[in-house]
Amino acid sequence: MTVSRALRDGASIAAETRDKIMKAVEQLGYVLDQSAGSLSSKRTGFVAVLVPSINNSNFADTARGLTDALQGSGLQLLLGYTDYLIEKEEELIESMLRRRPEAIVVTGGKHTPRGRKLLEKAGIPVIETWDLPPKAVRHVVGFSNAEAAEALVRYLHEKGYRKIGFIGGTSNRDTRGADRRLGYERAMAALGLMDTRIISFGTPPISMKQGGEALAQLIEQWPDVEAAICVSDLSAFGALTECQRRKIPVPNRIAIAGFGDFEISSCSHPSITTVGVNCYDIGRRSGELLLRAIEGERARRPIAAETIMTQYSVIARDSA
Amino acid sequence: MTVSRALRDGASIAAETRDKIMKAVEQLGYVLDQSAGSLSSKRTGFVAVLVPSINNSNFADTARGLTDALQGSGLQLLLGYTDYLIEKEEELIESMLRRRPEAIVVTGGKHTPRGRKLLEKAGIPVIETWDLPPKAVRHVVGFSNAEAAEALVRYLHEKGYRKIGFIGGTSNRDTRGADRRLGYERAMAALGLMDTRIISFGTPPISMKQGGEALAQLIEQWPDVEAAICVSDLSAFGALTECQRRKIPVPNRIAIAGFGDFEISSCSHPSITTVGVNCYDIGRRSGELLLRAIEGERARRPIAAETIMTQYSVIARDSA
DNA sequence: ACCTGCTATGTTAGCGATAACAAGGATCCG
DNA sequence: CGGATCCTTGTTATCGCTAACATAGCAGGT
Repeated sequence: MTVSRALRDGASIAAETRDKIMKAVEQLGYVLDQSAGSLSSKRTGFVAVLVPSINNSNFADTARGLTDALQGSGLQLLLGYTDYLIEKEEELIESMLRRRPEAIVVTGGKHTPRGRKLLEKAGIPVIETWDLPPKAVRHVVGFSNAEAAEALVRYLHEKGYRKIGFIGGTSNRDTRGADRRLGYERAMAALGLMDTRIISFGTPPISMKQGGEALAQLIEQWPDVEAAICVSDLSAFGALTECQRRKIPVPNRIAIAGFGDFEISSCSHPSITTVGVNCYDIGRRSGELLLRAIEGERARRPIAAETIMTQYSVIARDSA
Repeated sequence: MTVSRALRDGASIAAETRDKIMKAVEQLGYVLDQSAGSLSSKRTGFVAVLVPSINNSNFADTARGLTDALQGSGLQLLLGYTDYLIEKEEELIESMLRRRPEAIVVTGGKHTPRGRKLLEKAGIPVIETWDLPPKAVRHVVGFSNAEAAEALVRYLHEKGYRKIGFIGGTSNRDTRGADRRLGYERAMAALGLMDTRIISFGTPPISMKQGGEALAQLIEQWPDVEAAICVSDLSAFGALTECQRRKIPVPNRIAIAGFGDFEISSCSHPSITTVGVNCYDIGRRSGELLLRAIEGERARRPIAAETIMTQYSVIARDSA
């Protein structure tokens, strides 16, 4: 028991005793067993985080924001990636819950019925991010992808573009991508532009290369297209370079816009007009919310459900 | 006990009993507590993985390879990121070991003395990746970054370039980056090219933007430079676009080469010559090795230390 | 009928920590 | 100097599960 106290801070223990213990600990290479501690104290120090892909800088930024927010709290991320599949998400939710996380952060608001039930019954704070679900499980930190895409369409419209196309993946697996397409369609309709030009190509998330191929399809199918909105900056970059290879001037002959404000968009030549979403901020604020929520659980005074809207903005650059 | 058996497979239990239990489990929303199970069975199902950055597609690929290799084994990644600092690595090693992982995978072969000691005394399989440490803790899955950079210099030399510069970060924090610079220097010396041109700019890992700024410095300091090797593809892309902004023809006036074969290098226009390293493969093979090693531990027949060299190759593209 | 061998379930103990309480000793103050 | 108070250390029970062993019941062969 004294050892247990010595290895934690905040416990009253004689300096001399602590030194002796520390020396022994160092000598033996003893390392505390946290799974035993968790069992006893009912605090695992885990926060489960599910993202679609570990390999996407947007979600990596969110994870970083979360990590930073949790710095010093003794909480550790338990990351899982769903591969954009809600079935895989369901599996992951269950396997995460077995580890008794103190909170769980998921990406998006669409889940399998069982996945949703697991979240609701988990008895821990739940945060849905990157979306504004119509019916949230509890807390939300995100923005409307549809509205953001609408803003981008309006921006292009103001710049004089009318024949605006949209490039995205083939399925609704990526719900945020699907929302963006929806926003595109809504905005086009609202502006009286009824002739939408949509290319669906590749399994989401679509790559740079696929963005290029999709652009080729777009100009083949609608040679008169004036601007292309791409579901993400990666595909936008692919589309841009495809234009360069074909010697199609951007933005003069065709304008290109992306989504996400990846570093590549500000660095490419020409730079790419995009929608900046505060990925890091989503993580950061989720982390802060989550700390308050966990605190509330511990004090047996659960906090009320919160919806935090993060900012997005159209970032005008050279490509559109 | 019967419930415990029902929820695991492989145990002999009557189908009828199992069904009854499953029904109750579903109704109650019961989820097994794995931390208690781990304490009892001494198997946590964790594999600790430390990477420099969660935000680098190379390491993300390695993590994906690991995840894929561990699929179905009941093992789960516990990811930590060190921010390229061995001091942070030391902290992470300790906090990971508290979770009693069944194996630990670290990036690189350089650790703090205490970090190294913790790894050695951990009593679990240890794999160092992405490097070939002079004195490995135990298992290694990687390649020589210095040799790979040498190969790239030789490639440029064969193409006729002589005044070859190197762009990297300001410190040795990124040991792989430092090794690449070392390889550059060695190869230059071996080819009788004594006039090295090295620009150190920005805290590793350097970004696209910093790559561009470094290139500007390079041509300012050595206007006669014919080729630039960049410590990573990201900085190479930044260097490329900086050239495009300055209307410097690539590769005619200056050639550019990167390292890592990120998607951007094959997609940019012109495409970027780089060194392909099998990031995914490093993860995949680490995972396979680790499964064998864990198996060995369980059977009390530890496997011998292994060093798996992964392949790298210079990928000739348009920029050099 | 008896023993063997199998399957299905039950019992007991213990994993390694912490919560909660107990107790010994020093300190302080009137 | 005695009792209150604080600081430090010790004791006991428990967290929720699984390993290991025990037992009950049944089938099958001789």
